[in-house]
Amino acid sequence: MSLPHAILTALLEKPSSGLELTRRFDRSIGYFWPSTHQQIYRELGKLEKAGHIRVLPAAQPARGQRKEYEVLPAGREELMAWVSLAEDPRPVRDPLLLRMRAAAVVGSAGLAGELRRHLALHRAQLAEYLEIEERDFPPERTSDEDRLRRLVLRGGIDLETFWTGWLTRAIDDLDGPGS
Amino acid sequence: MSLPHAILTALLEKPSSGLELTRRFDRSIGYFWPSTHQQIYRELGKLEKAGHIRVLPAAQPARGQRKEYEVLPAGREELMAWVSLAEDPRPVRDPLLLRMRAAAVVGSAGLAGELRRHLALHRAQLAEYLEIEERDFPPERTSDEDRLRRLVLRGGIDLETFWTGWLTRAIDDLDGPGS
DNA sequence: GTTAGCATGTAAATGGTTACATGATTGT
DNA sequence: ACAATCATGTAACCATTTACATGCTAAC
Repeated sequence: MSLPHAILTALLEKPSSGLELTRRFDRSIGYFWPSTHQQIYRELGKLEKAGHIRVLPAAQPARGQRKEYEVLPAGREELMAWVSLAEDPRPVRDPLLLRMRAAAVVGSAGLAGELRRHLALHRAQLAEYLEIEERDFPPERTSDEDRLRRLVLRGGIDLETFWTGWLTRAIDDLDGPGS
Repeated sequence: MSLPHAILTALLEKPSSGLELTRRFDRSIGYFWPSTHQQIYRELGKLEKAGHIRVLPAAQPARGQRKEYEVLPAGREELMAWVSLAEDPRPVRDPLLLRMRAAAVVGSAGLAGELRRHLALHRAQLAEYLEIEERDFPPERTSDEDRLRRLVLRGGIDLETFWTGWLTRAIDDLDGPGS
């Protein structure tokens, strides 16, 4: 049940239309809660029916036409309640680890190449995050909001650092003793 | 499409019934690909129809009665093909990071407590993994299979290490300047 | 023979993904 | 007028989760 709250957060930051939200997701909240326009439109409909958001009066509601939404007080309260909720971490579900485990049984042909490919992808993601950090969070701007947003970004950075480190060691370990 | 392959892997390690698989998932493959008995029964049915596994002749197929499965050659080939496949990493989808981002907008009341709770959970998971490492992977047993399985476990350890580290710093950062 | 637990299964709801459909706007 | 693009939406599918149903087996 996280997508509606992701949308409320994005709308509080700035009232938007469905497609605008989709695009902003692609380069901020979507880094840790990806979503597509289909899902977003569906959720916007539900949120509106629930009285958590509304269409800005300025925009006319016709088919191919822009509809801008804003958050209502009820929506903000819903979001505040959700933030302080107790919710356990999602269990890990990772196909690469699974494939490695399968390779232990049927042989690891082709696996090293795949690990290298993943390493490159994670390095690229790490570089992207570091660039964002440098651009959006220069030292010494520490409002409460910025501190939280920077922590989230730090989470992404540390996570990609974990992957690159682990993959590097895994590749060494597979190549080394085998060749 | 990973669950069938997870099941093939588990069945290759040891032919089992549905419920046995469920239990073994709970303490090995399930650490990085959790599943419930409902899903497992359904997949066993599909895998059997696809000719990837079969019921061991010894077991009679009656309703409340144990049915033991084993992998057929076609199943093993399917698994080998899957191991060397190119498949991008799953995008991250983490509600805690999302809630932190939401807290930047509606205020972080109650968040610090939740972070501490998560820290405790991740520490417990880390301790569990380290125990498994010590028990199942003593130094100097390095068959190819063990090397791969140990790498997978290392992945879990490193991941939990990342979480505990990040959460610790996040809690400091929130508590420190605020009080 | 009744209860407790083991084992297999069905059904419905939720959330996410992929493919497609359609209206409005802008540039040529 | 036509094409390209922006914007909103529908439909079908698939995987996961939750709740429930049913048959077998062993202990009392």
